Amino acid sequence: MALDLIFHALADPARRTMVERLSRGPASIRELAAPLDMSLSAVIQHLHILEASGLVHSEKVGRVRTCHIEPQVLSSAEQWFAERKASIEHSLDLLGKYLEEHPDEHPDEHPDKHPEEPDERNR
Amino acid sequence: MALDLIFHALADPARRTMVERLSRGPASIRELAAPLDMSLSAVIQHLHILEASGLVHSEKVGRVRTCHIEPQVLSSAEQWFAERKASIEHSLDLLGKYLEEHPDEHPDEHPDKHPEEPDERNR
DNA sequence: TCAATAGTTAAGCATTTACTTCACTATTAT
DNA sequence: ATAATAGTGAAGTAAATGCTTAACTATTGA
Repeated sequence: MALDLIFHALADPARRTMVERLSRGPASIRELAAPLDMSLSAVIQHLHILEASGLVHSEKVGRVRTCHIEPQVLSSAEQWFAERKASIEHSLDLLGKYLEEHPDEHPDEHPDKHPEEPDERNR
Repeated sequence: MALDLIFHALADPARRTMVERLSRGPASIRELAAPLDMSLSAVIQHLHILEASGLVHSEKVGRVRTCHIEPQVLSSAEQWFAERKASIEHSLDLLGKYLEEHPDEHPDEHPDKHPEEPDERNR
């Protein structure tokens, strides 16, 4: 699926740096490589992954390859989040309505919202 | 970085299926596993990755662990796209202004927008 | 009490990643 | 013509992934 490739492409910090750079305008491979602490070869491999996802497109003129982002593909990934959020809100709506219609069936609701929250984040 | 873990978590179709399910409401591990063609063990491993990213949280009551999404984390990932799009629009604005101020310096502009576009997508 | 249910961990394994270096091509500048 | 520049591809490697099966614990129902 397309989202597999897109999210995988964006999961790498070097590739996100490249996309962030390209969001500010087209760039050559060397320009993309400049802030990255790795070989040019590695950058080209990252570029291949970005191109395979459709997020980036490039064309070579003379000896320089100019890369640019594909905003539509970026939007298509963004849309997945919008759909999730819509889903979440829908289910919360349903829950709200249910609670309205059954006012007496949950007397022990929220006995204590945050009972000192025993630091679960440092697992 | 947090985005590394979040995008990596979302790059897998099984994990996205799990998140999609959780967007419709909390679920046990078995419920998450139901549509997936893999062992329960594998699903738990995917859950670990989702939890490590912060996208999903879970708690065990009796012998069932109930999982739910963390909408804020979903939003934090979504925001990265919003920032990219803002960046892109900003640079297009600058380009537009530049072209307005220098009307004669690009006479060969768009000689042919799509010269039959020799199928570059089936590389 | 005993069995079914729900979950969990460890170990193993094939595949994929994320690099590296090296050798090499094409283009442009001197 | 030569050298510098820009980019490429192949091969190798260490680590991370995405599973599997098997052994096990804890909870609940009959």
